[in-house]
Amino acid sequence: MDDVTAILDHLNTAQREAVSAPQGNMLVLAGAGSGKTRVLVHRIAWLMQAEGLSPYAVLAVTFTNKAAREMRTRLEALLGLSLRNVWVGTFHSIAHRLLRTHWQDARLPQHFQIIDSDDQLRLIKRLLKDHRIDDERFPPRQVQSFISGCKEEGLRPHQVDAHGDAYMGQMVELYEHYQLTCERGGLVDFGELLLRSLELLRDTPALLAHYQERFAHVLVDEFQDTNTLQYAWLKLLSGMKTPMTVVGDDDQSIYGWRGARVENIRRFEQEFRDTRTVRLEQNYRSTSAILDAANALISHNTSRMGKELWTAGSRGEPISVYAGFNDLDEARFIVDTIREKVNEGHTRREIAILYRSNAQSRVLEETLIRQGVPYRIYGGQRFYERLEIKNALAYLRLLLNRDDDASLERVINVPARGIGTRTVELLRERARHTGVSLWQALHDGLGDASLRGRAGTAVKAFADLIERLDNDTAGLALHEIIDHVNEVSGLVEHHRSEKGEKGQARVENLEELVTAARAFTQGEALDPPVAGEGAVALEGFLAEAALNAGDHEADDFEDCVQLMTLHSAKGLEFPVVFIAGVEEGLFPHRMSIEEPGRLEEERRLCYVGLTRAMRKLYLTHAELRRLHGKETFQRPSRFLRELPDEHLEEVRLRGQISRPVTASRPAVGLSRQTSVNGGGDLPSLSLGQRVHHPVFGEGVILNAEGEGERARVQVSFEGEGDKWLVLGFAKLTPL
DNA sequence: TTTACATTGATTTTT
DNA sequence: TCAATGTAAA
Repeated sequence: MDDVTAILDHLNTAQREAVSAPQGNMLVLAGAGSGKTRVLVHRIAWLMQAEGLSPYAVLAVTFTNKAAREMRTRLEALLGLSLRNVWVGTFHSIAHRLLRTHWQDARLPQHFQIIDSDDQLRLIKRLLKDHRIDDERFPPRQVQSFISGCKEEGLRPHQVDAHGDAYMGQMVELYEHYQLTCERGGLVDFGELLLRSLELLRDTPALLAHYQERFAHVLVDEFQDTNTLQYAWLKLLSGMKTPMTVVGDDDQSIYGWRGARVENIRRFEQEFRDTRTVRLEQNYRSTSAILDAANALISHNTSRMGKELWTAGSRGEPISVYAGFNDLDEARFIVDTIREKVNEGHTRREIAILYRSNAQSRVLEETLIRQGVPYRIYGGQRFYERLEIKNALAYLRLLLNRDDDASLERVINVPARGIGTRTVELLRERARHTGVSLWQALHDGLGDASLRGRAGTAVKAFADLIERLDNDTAGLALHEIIDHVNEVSGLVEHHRSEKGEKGQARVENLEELVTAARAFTQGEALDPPVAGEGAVALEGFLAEAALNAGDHEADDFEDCVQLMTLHSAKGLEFPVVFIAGVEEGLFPHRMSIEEPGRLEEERRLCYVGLTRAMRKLYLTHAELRRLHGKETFQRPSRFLRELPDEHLEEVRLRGQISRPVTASRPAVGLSRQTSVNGGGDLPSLSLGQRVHHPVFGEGVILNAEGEGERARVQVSFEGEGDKWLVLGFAKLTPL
């Protein structure tokens, strides 16, 4: 402890204040790129070294595994030691840990399983079928979000007031049934992890006292994303006595639609006495042009905590705004610009294309492919969410818990073994009548011979298979168990015989699962509540798979342009950023335009997008866009108008094209000429239209200029690239 | 049990 | 437009 002040080196004043503040409640309003994680990590180091807290006494909570991992890694690097005792984890992983440790007090079966939202949805669909409830009136997704919503508000079925409304009443009833099904199967969903652990602490005073005693300081990351339940959980755990450091940014709250409550920031200031508030406003990421634009945009929101980003760096290049004729033209501009950037020496991974909704990626991808630019989409399906992996996991779960109906149903006929819907229906019926699990019903059916014949044999074979797998794997190491299950269950063979490359990839994924298991036992796991052998390790592995479904990032050996939604870009930064589709109805999205609150969230999303850019930012929009198969006229987003003129620059097409540009204000010019009528007997063409040329073959019209005989169009031909053709000469046939 | 065809509906997504 | 469903037919 010779020199604790070293922890404060290279920090700015505000950061230093936050890091070294005396223990007490503190709210750190950390702007984008202001060194938030740095402060959090240094704060923990400070608490340990200057305040003398034991690593054991610190609890740090994040939202994502990635953030937790980063915090731990950086902390270890800073302190130069391994910190196995510090509790750094996501809300869910910490709740899970509590429940595993105190399963009896939590009134859970020892081997309870965690289900992800996919499992949850399946379970709900099943429930609706079983209860003959019209899934038109009660769409499974809606039921799911109702149930999750209740849990996030900390409400059990009996606490939900339907106000005598029949529809709500039905929802509540479904919630109740759902809960019962979970209890019977020993299943715990994400919301349940939190709610159950809150109840555990609340109802077991000795335990609560123990943890309140133990934790001397609680730190929370991304506080603006906490929901009601998480807030209550923190409040309970701290007992309003344990000092807390919470870090967040109200301007970056973009998950309100998922239950996050920005108000929690204000609430914290009010409810937790003597809260010191520190603002981190110096930005180390972007140019001042970008920051000015972001500040200007976000100032259109009301009831902010107040914060303005600044930088000691230079103004940098202006923000480029490009108005494309249509989505193809927009994509072409983006890809052309990327190619220029790469020629100038940028690597592709330094460049990101952000968009509001996933559907926008298609046109971009096609253009990237056509021009041979490698790209990667961030946020696709993750490892543990893949079908073949979920199937394998379902077998594994059955080994631990035969009463897991969801898993049983998932694999009872995968690979196909002659147990059709009819038989499963029968089993379900029986299970429901006698109030037992499917596994039990299956045995009862075999016992009293109501399951006979072909179906009976098949079911018997399945039951035997599960028992055999269980016996055969007793005493094996985790990865051996999984390998064995993959083979003997027939899953590997099942996928091997699948046609196409798909099957091959799936077999490889199953192999990858074995590798992941091996890594897990060797201690690479982020948060193993229990390490051990065989069944114990399996339990840990399954929990890990549910809580940490794998990374979005793929192998980055190839240098790729990054494509992602604005939501998934949060927390990341790139030297060059394109935001595509900056149009009314798309961004802000039409579903969010009416309500002021939701519109403000869209604006915050835009703010998040702008602040991802380090050096150069492009905003693009199209005047005509294919949406749901229809060509739609689009107007530039209001957000463009909210940016300061002095930092904007309209991009003009490489001098080739002169076309009317409306008014002095760039980027908000409305409809331009979007179709070319050749006049006379020339064909009538429009942008984006497919045409045929006798020499070049088929292509798409990207661009146009001029009139009459001299009119020219730019056509993108497959394999031939883009060409300008004079309508009077070229024999173009519309397709 | 698989395959073909119609119907539908369509933000954002960690855990 | 297109992907994900559900139904009908083989």
